[in-house]
Amino acid sequence: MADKRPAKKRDPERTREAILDAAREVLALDGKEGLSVARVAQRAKVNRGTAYQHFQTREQLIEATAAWVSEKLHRAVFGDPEIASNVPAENINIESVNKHLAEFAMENPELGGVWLFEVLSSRRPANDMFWRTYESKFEQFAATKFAQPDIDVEVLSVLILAGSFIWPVWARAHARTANERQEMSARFSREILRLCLHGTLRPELYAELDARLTKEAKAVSELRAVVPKTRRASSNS
Amino acid sequence: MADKRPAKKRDPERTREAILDAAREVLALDGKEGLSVARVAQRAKVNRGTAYQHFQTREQLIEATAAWVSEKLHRAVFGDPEIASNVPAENINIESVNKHLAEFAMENPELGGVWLFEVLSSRRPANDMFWRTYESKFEQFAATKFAQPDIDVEVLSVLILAGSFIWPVWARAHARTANERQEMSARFSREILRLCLHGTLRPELYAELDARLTKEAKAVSELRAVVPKTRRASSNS
DNA sequence: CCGATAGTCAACAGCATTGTTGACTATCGT
DNA sequence: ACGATAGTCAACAATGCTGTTGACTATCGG
Repeated sequence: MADKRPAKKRDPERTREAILDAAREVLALDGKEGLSVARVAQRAKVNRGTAYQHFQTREQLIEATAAWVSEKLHRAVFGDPEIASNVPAENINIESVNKHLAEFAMENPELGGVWLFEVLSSRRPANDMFWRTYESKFEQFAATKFAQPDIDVEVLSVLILAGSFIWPVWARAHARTANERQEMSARFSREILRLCLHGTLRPELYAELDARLTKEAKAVSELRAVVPKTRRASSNS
Repeated sequence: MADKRPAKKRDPERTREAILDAAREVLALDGKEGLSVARVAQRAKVNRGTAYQHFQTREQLIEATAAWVSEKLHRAVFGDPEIASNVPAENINIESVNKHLAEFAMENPELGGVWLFEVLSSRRPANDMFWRTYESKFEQFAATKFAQPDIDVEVLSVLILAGSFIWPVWARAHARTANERQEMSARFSREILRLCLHGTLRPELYAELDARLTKEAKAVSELRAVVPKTRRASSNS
């Protein structure tokens, strides 16, 4: 009775990594729906019980993965988190940000989707590394002379992120080869840029609508100046 | 031995409806992940086997629900399908379309999300009633003098639909009361409209970028004029 | 070198789901 | 009024997942 137990070496950190690696593989393969602790553990060559030791629940495992994605995404779009925070918003290359975002999304469709939903449904999105940078840079930029007035940064952030991560769903259904997908990604970036520069309507033909909108925006911003930030989305309660 | 079997009346159509109703309830409650044939059958007060008779698989049940949603959505945004097809694209009230879309999404967040993914991952989105109208009206509109040139309608359709149906995810995480949610929905519509009119950047400060973009757009459109429609997204293969 | 700590594992019990089958019977066409 | 059709159901067998528990043992601090 020599080697009943394989006398496995211990390295909790490595084990944790193995589990997270496996979780990412499963997610990338079958999405959120396909992820079960059992399957992940099996793929990580770890006992299910062990997995439960590291992540008390399926949800926590997903959250941890989302955090990992957030960091990767940050690197892909803004570069090193340490450095990025010092770059003034005016210097950000909008074209490059959009492009890298779109490419990341196209290359990691499932993981990206999981991350997106995790952040959006989180009660504290500001805990998420990428969201924090993205939204705050956007906010700063919107205050510069380069930006149009009256932008609702929160809406626009959600819009562009949602679009970026959901476009690949469409793309994968309609593009077979890697090349076609790359072209799809480029198309998306291009259109976002075009949209940012010109919108879709000729404002001179919508004078009345334009005026009304501007008036409304003024009213809203005054309202927000009075009611500090309490009831706004950040929700520091 | 009188009433062993409740001697249930038969009405296949009604049964089918009951199952679909239940499926919608379950989806609205717990989303796609929470839907199992067993649960739906139970809620519809129908034997599981019966449910399998009407819908061979969980997926088909979801597809059927998505089709139902598509029709409701069509009514909410464009009105009666018969009539809508005759309205010329120039007469469409963009503000109203966006508003109804956003409201529908906010009121049916889960169902909307399910529909969205169903269409986007479908190989034949043109089979979907709402998508067909939305995209074609958009396409027609983009050809009028009211629209900016060089719009990529496909990208923009996906972008706006994705935004509309995902914004509620954010909204529900940050707004408690129905009123707050309504305000969130209004904010979204407003910002979409603003974006359509003015974009986010002051184009006069991005002359070089603008020029490059326009040049690219021209190249792309010439390319598409040569390669008919074959390799494009519709994919009539 | 010993004892506490904590990482790892096998096994248990409970539950939900899946797809299928054969039996029953309401319904409809003739 | 009868027989075929098809809608409905109960029950089966197989599978997979969930949490939890108790036992084993590698590792580390003293």
